[in-house]
Amino acid sequence: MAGGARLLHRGSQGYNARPFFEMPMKQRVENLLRQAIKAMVDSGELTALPDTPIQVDRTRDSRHGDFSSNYALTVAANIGSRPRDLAQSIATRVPSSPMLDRVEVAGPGFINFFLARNSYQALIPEIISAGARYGSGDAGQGVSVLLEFVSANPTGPLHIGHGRGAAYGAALARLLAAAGFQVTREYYVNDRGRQMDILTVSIWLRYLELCGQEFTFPEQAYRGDYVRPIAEKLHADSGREFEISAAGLFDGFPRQVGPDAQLDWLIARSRSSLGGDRFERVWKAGLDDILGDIRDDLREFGVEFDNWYSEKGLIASGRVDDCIRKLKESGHLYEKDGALWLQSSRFGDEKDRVVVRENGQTTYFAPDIAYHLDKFDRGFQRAINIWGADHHGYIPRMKAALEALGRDPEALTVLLVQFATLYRGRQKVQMSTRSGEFVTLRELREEVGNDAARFFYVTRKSEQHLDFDLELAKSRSNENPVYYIQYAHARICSVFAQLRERGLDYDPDGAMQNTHRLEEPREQALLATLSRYPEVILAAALAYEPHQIGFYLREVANDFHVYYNAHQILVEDGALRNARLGLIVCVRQVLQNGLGILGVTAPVEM
RNA sequence: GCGCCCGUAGCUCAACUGGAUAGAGUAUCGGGCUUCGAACCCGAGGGUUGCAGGUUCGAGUCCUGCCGGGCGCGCCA
Repeated sequence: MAGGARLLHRGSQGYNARPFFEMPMKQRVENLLRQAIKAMVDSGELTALPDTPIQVDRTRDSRHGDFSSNYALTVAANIGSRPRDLAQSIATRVPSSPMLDRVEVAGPGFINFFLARNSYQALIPEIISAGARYGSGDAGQGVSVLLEFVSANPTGPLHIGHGRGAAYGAALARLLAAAGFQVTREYYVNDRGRQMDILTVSIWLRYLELCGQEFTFPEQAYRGDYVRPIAEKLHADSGREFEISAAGLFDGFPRQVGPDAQLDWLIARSRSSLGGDRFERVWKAGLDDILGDIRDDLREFGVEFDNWYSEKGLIASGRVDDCIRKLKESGHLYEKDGALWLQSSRFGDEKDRVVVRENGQTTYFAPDIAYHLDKFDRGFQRAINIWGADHHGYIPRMKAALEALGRDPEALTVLLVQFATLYRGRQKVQMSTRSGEFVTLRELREEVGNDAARFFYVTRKSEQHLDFDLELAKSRSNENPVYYIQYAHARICSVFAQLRERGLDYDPDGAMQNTHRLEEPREQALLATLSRYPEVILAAALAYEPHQIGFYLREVANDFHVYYNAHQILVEDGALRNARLGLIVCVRQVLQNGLGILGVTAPVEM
C-alpha cells in the first residue's frame, strides 16, 4: 500500500490544463530509479531481479542529496555482487532528467539523488490550485472505515484520559479521510448495565437527601459532585414524586457482605421499591444529562461524531439474540456449568469466554459481539477501535468472536491509547470516577485552552505513556509548541495586512509566473519541506500516527521563521514580491491543512 | 506466575517503521530588534538509546535473557 500515493488533481481554478506535478517528487525519483534497474535487467547485467521493493527515502543530511535509495544494499547480497559496484552501475544508468542535478554513490552503497535548483518551482501553482485539498490523496481508494472512539460510559463527565482518546480519534479520522478513506466516526453508548444502575441509584439517593431523608450515602456509589445537579433538577421538576422513606429503603441492608454485593442489593431494592417505571425515569434523567454533557464537551473540544450507537437500542433490535443464535448454529457456543461459552480459545484467545450467564443474563461480551458484527453488516469494510490500554486483553476474544461468525478478524484493528498520568508539578493526581476525584476534560480545556490541549495530546505516539503536567501546561502555555506553529500562521496573515496598509496587492498569477525568482537557499528549503506534506499525510495515515503531522508542522514553521528573519518579503521589486507572497501563501495553506487535521485553529492574529 | 505496552539529553518527546555522524522543545549559558509581529532567530554545553548477548553490509528499531515502570489475566464493564 505504501508508495501508492497519488495526488488529487481536481482543482477547478483554471490551472488544470497546466502540467504541475504528475506525481509527488518522491515517486518521480522512484520511477527514474526503476528505469535504470530495468535497463540493467534488459541488457542482462542484472540477472534474476529479486522482488525487492524499490525504496526511495528523503535524506536526513543534505550532503546525501535530496533522495536516497538503499536498493543496491538490499539486493547485492542476494545476487552475490558488491553493493558499491552494483550501486555505481545503477547510478550511471539513471536517465537524465531536468529535475536531477546529479546522482552519486556514497557510503556502503547508497544511491543519492541531488535535485536541480529549481525543481520545486511547479509546487507553488500546485499548492495554490489544490488549496485545502493539498496533501490529500486517494491511497485509501474510498475503502469505508468505521472509526469507533471515546465510547466512555455515560456515568460521569469525561476525564483527561478520555480527552486523549478523543483528540487522537478525531485527528485520525481526518487523517484517514485525507488519505482517501471513507470514514464514519461512531460513539458506542453503554447506556445500560450495572454501571448505569449504580448511577441511577446514586442520583436517586441524592434526590432523597433533597427531600430531607437522612441516611449514610453508600461508599461505593457515585459520589462525584456532578450527581447532585441531576438530582436537584429531578427534584425541581417532579417534587416528591420519587420520595420513599429511607428507613424503609435501607431496612434489611446486608452489612456483613462486601461492598459490591451491598450495591447489588441496593440496586435491586431501589428498583423494587421505586417500581420499574419510576426507576426508568430516574435512569433517563441521568443518561440525558450526562450524555448531553459529554456531547457538549466533545463538540466544544472540536470532536464530532457521525453516529451515536446505543447499546440499549442494539438489544431492543434483537441483534444480540440473533448473534447468539448464529454462534449456536455455527457450533462455537457450548453449555457448561449452566452458562453458555464461546469457544474463543479455538481462535487464538487464551481461554473460552462466557456469553450468557448461569442466571440467563448476557455478559457485557454478548452485546459487544453483536455490535461488532453489526459494524460489518452495515457494510463497513474496515473497523478501527480506539481503546484504553487497560482493555488490551480484550482484543483476542473480540477477534475470535468475529472469526467464529465467519468474519475476517483482520478487518478489525484495535488501537490502544495509554493512560495519561496527570501531575500538578511533582504531585501525581490520583483519579477515580466513583470517588469523584479526577480532573475533567472540561477543566483541562478551561485551564490550558482547546488548542494547547489538542496539540499536547496528539503530538505523542498514542501507545506512549503520557505525563501531563498541569502546572507546566498552565503557567507556561506560551512555551507550548502549538503557539510556535500558530505564530507562523499569524505572521503570514500579518504580512498580508501590512501589504494592504501599504496600498499594494498580491497577484497570484504574478506569483506563479515568477517562481524562478525564488533562488534563495532558504526558499528552496521551504519548498522542499512543503513538498513533503503529501508524503507525511500518507505515512502518518497508514501508521495511524497523527503525531507525525505535529512534528512536521513544527518543521514547516521553523523553516518559515528562519526565512522570515533572513529575508524581506515586501520588497520593492514587484515580481519578486509576488513570488515571495506566493511562497508564504503556500506555507499558510499547509499550516492550515495540517492544523485542521489535528483539530487546532489557525489564528489570523494572536 | 503468565500475557500485552513502554524504557532515548536534567525534564517532555521525535527518529521517515532496518539506513549514513540519534534529533527537537524545555531548562542552563552567550549573542541578535531604527527594517513585513522578538510568542522569533543564531550559537554553546548536554547521550555507552535500562543492561547483556545474538541476527547482517548496517540495530534506538528485529530475536533471546535479565533489570525497572504501566496495564491486563471475572459468569464486572
